[in-house]
Amino acid sequence: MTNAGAILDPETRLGAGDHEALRLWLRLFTTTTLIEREVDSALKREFGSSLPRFDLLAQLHRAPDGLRMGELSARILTTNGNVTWLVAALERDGYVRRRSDIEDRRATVVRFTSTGRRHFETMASRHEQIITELFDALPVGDRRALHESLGAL
Amino acid sequence: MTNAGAILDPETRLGAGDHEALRLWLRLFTTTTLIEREVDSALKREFGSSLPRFDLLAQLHRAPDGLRMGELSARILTTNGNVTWLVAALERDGYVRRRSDIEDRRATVVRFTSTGRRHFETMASRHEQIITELFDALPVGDRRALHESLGAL
DNA sequence: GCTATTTACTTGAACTTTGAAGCATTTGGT
DNA sequence: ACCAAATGCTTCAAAGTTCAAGTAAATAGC
Repeated sequence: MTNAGAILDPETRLGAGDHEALRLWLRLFTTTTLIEREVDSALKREFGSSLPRFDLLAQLHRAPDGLRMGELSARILTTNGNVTWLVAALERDGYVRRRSDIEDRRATVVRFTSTGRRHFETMASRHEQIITELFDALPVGDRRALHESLGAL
Repeated sequence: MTNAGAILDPETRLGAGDHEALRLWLRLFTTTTLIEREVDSALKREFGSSLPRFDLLAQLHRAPDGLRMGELSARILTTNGNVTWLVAALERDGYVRRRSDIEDRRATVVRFTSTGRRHFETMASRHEQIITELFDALPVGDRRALHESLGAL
């Protein structure tokens, strides 16, 4: 287990001599990692799933006609090999189905099964609840500003 | 990535502000992942190292007297087992040294070797250069605001 | 129509991370 | 002083990820 549960001043990771951009990056990284961990462990605990799996399903959810493997790997920012692996696992669990593309037989299209869609929707609403709670700490104005700034990056 | 379809789930009872949090999280996650990937691959390419290794060394660099394994794992946000593994690899490479704590013989203190320190300092300046370049895209005011907002989270 | 190249995915090995279990040492309660 | 509980680290198996190489199908150039 992580030691993050111990009380640790978040700034402990920082040194006095670090420059502004570096400090910003470190904070960005730390914050994201902590949230990621929180979400991932909740998904594991409550659904026996994980953030990467959720991420993949979320992409499928937005694409009613299914997605090709390559499209999936581009969207979830991971390698082809990893997508093959993830999809194989999700298929084994009965949440998605693979079928080769009719127009291009090299390609494989992935779709939800109805079980998968239902499963995802349950997770999604829980997921949204977690995220909303976490971000509630932040004033609305800040959220908007944060969104803009990150967009610029 | 672009929410071109502006998908609204009719089942949810969450307000408009809630979807906003989700989009913000998605952007936070994506941005961080992209930067992380960039930095990690540069460290691999140029130094045969990795971001986790760099992170660990950075913590040591700020602690002239060395750090205990547990302290390290808390600071780099990873598990004890992983720190054991990372330190073992770094020790094999001659960058750090392990020695059991005199005051508490359960504990292990990790320090730089002089080679390790030199190696880290080389990487660090390159690392800073990369980060600075990436964040240069952002106006100074935004950087400050971003820093504040992330702190609030 | 053939061949070379490119594209889409899969495979397998190597590597990294996690989580749980285990060992040794220290601490706290009595 | 004693023993139970807590602490610090390590180990191991399993999960997850990447990278490079391989296969199959489509495309481009002749």
